[in-house]
Amino acid sequence: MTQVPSKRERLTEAAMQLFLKYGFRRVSVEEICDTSGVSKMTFYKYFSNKTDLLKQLLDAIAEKQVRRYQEIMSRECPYSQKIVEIIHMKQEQAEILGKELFRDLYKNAPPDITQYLHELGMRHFKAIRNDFIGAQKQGHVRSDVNPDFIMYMMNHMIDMVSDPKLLEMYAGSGELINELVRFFFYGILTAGEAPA
Amino acid sequence: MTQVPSKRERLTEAAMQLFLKYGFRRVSVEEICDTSGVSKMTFYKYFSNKTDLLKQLLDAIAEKQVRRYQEIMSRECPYSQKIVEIIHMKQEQAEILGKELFRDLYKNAPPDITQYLHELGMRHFKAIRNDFIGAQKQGHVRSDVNPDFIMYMMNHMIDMVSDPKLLEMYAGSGELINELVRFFFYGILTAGEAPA
DNA sequence: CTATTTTATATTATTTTCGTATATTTTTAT
DNA sequence: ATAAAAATATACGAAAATAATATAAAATAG
Repeated sequence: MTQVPSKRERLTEAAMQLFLKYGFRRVSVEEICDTSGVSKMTFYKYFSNKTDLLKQLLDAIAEKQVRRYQEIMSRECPYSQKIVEIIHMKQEQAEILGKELFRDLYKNAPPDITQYLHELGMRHFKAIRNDFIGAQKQGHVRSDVNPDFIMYMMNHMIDMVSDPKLLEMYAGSGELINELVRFFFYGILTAGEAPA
Repeated sequence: MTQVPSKRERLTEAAMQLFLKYGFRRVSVEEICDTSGVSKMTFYKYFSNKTDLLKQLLDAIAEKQVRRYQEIMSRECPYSQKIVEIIHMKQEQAEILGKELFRDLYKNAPPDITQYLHELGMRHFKAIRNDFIGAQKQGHVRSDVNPDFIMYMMNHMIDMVSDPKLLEMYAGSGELINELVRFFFYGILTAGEAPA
């Protein structure tokens, strides 16, 4: 029984560590193998290429995020408070995932990764959309906001994150994301003095 | 009169910044040009290649170090105290120059850079040798220590810094350097209870 | 305006990286 | 212990990235 980390884990760990430090394109497959002490052949047994490995990494991260999101949404507390929690979660994630890596992925990763990030984000945001509709029905959100307008805004937000002109207005993509999310939620929330 | 930084300065600044972040081999000439906003042709006007630029950077750093060394040695205080100052200086430099970059240069830089580091170190250490002989004459250091033995030890110390077997015993090359320097100076110093 | 410098772009040579094939060693199970 | 399976080391050709230079256009200074 192997109590030590598997080859696969060793590879993903080394990759994550290297990606966080240097970004995606600066790290070669051979380097990942060397630092994890696993042969290149074994690498290609588990991953079809470097991009595939990254996708799996992103999957794992996204899954964690979704789980945490659902945990927060299932709490017994006011909707507005949940929203604040979500925003804080996003903030943390932006910090941990590393201002740099995120930016690097949008700039330097192969095009299919960009699309993949897109899809991951979409899935996540669609879950949020459902919760949004629910909250709308319960009167926590303005009833005259069209859910599809929300979707549209969210798609645009994803695009905005990779817009250089917007990005250069902030210290990092994390700050930009926070700004957008904050605008999005607080801008539509029915506060005490909000419109009917 | 150009009050703005010259193209040359822009290049060296960008290079230093990138080298510190990613190491030598991970940074391309084109990248240095892009981040400094200078064309590649201009780069090759000032530097014959990436290695040459690194050499000039190292020169500048080494010069600063020598100046600081001389400043400390010219103070009016006990020799042993000076030595402690020097050690602290080395420590700082190891921190600033970045554990990483130094290691990276020994591992990943082209062979002539390794030799160049060697030579830079030699020049520095020869200056120390003179000061050492002076201190010996003044009775601050054991008089029965052969200065050439010192030189031999110093050369070996330079080699040791790049010895993987030694390196893996420490968290970084900075720690190893400190250990060696500390051993070197304190091991031969005439303390209160030292041998005749 | 002229001369010099800087840039943009293209191009070739070199180096690095990728992904696979093969033979050999190591591990695992029986 | 031995056979089967898995992992490794090595080598290799193809593809991609980078290096370094050449040339013409653009910008800048005197």
